[in-house]
Amino acid sequence: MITRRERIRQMTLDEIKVLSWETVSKNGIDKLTVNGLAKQMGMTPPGFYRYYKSRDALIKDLILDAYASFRTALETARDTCPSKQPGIILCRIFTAYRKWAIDNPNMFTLFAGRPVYGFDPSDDQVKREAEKVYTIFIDIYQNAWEMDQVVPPETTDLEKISYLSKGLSSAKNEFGNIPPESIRALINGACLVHGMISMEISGRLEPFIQDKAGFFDHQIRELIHRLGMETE
Amino acid sequence: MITRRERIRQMTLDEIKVLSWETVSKNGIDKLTVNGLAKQMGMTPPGFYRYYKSRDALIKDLILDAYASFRTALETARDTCPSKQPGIILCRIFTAYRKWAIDNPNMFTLFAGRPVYGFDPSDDQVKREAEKVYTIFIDIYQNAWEMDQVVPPETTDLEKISYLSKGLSSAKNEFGNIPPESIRALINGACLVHGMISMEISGRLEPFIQDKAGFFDHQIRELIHRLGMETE
DNA sequence: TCATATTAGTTAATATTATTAACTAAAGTT
DNA sequence: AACTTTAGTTAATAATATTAACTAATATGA
Repeated sequence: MITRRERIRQMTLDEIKVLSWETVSKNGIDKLTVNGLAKQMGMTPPGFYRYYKSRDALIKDLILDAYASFRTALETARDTCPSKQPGIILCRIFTAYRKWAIDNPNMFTLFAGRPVYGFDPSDDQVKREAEKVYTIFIDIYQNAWEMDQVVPPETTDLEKISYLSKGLSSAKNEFGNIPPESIRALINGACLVHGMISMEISGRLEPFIQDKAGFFDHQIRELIHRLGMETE
Repeated sequence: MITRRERIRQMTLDEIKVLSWETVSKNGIDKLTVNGLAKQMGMTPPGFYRYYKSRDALIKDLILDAYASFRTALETARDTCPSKQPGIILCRIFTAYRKWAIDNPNMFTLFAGRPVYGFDPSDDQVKREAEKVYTIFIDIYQNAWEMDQVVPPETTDLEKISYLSKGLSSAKNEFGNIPPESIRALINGACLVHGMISMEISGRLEPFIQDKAGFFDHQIRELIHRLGMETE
């Protein structure tokens, strides 16, 4: 049974989250202070510690929230896709990926960039969130592969891709039975997408690319073709 | 003429740089404090302000140094390359790129990741440093192109790459007369390389890639082939 | 309903940050 | 020898996170 106190407590916790998210979104993580937050809430700074052990604990929570929000955006793009073609679904997901990052650059860099001091990216909860995101992409490819909707990649000399973690390089690995060359291409694609978005957010595409959305769209289509899928 | 005072002052400035670099390399930018630095130098905190207007001014200087050190590493790789083949040179440069970043992850994220608070990436000095780095890659490709050492890229429908900044999309642009499709491929490659290194540094390749150097090497060779060059 | 326990907040205090102002003493200049 | 510049000092301010000790309201069990 949920008591009145618990309800109010939850509202306060929510308020902290909402205000923190606003501050970080608008002004970046460095502007998120316990003092400022408490003032916004009409309370004295030590009151905050009834709700979080420390500022770092709040930041960790925020990062997990951001991760979840990001993942939900990808899942929604996937689940609302009118087509069932894997290439088209992937294209939509990548577009949602970029949109979320561009709409929430400060939140994106929070979990995808240089780790915030006091935040441990090897934390189990964080790892689990990251895994859920990978899974989205891998599942699509894996399904497509098993339903023969992918043009198999050129099988490179297996010697060359011995850099994959053990378990991934075997014929029947934890990602089903897609070949190592596919895994390689998927990871390569993940790096490309991450790189494009990081470069855009940090302003390094500015001098060269006029229409970033158009650029991104072209690159992911090329990528998806390279992965052996159609985009229309 | 250089006076004794100027000499000593320069030594102090150097000491600040060396100690700061050490601290940032070892513990990250957040651990670089004026107080800590002054203590290491056996001086009281306000003494620092005889040498830098503020902590942020020091950080900006550090970032410019890091940029320059990074660029020098790339230039050295280029200039000491025994071969004159552009693909082989590029391969060496990319390898030096990764090596510098992996050896100096904290410095790398300082100028290549989420901007440090109080640091303005649109600053002219910073832009100039960034440009010098771009130039290294563009020059190699441009030279190779003009000496017919590149397999010309498939000329994609020009409509598709109208996202390039004006001036870059014209046939004879500021990068010589390399076609827009080449510029597209170069930027795409820059994003891929940046993405791979960011992912490695932030530990996100860990679950999948056992031998990161091997992975990187394979990917940049594929990239260079896609750019129309040979790697051996 | 009353006594007790829990909880959400307070005020007061500490230690650390960056930074400014005012001063001192040494070094360099005329 | 007198004056100026410079490198440092001490003292002070404002902001940070956080802890300890206290208070007052809320919830619970007898």
